[in-house]
Amino acid sequence: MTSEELAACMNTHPVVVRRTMGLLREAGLVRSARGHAGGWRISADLGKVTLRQLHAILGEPAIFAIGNRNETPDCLVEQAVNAALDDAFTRAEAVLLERFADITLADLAADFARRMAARREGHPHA
Amino acid sequence: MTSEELAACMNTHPVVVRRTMGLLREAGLVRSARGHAGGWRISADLGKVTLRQLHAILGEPAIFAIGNRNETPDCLVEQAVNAALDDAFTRAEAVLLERFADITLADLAADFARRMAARREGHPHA
DNA sequence: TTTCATGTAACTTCAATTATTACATAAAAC
DNA sequence: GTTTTATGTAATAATTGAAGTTACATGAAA
Repeated sequence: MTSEELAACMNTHPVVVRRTMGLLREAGLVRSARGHAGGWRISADLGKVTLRQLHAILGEPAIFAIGNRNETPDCLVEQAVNAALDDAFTRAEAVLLERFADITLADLAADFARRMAARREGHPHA
Repeated sequence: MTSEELAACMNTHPVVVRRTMGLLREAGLVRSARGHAGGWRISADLGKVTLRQLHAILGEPAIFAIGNRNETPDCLVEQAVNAALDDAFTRAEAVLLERFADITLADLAADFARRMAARREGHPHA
């Protein structure tokens, strides 16, 4: 598929697609070709790519919207709050990333297939 | 303490302090007084206020920085992705909020006291 | 050599949070 | 009672980070 087609699918801009897909290409998950008949093609075994890997490949974006205002404050109150929150966030992050490590693109593809089949047999507007 | 003093402590603006403290007042955790000798005063048992409660009082702000682009997409691929992520996020959120429910302001105060003592006896620049 | 597609830098928009201004209200000090 | 000090709150401005867009270079096939 071309960046343009992908962008249309995702309601975004082709350049945004290229930016993100570029990271996937560096990681070897997809290949790209220029010119006629160019575009993007999967080059990985979907069963071996986990959401955990994708998160890493995409730069480990921050998981939590809440964060410390200051990582190394002099203020002892702030230090105590940070310590408590860091502990809580670390545990929650571990749970999330373990879960991510357990989900492969093949799993998502299988779920998609299930939904597609369900839509075909009588739930056209699911 | 006045909003002005609190704002100085937190490197923010007095009005921001009032906005947030106002929510705590509605919840009965603090009282405020106007005029001379006015300001904010704690009116709750620190041992009975948990971070979980504070999170609720402050409007349950979003915990995760990553979220679904669209909660109810027609696209079946997006539906499959959302389902997988929702499951992972729900688990992680549960862990975080359980942890929050286990931490009281008294715990934070105790940790602060520990740090204060440590600073006094030979770690002045901790 | 024209067309189509990616590669990438630079810039613009957008949305959400935070900060600020402005002014009303209330309580104590004088 | 009038001045000072403080909160209450609406309205606006500034800031920030992500997303979107433009512009142009590069490369491959028709």
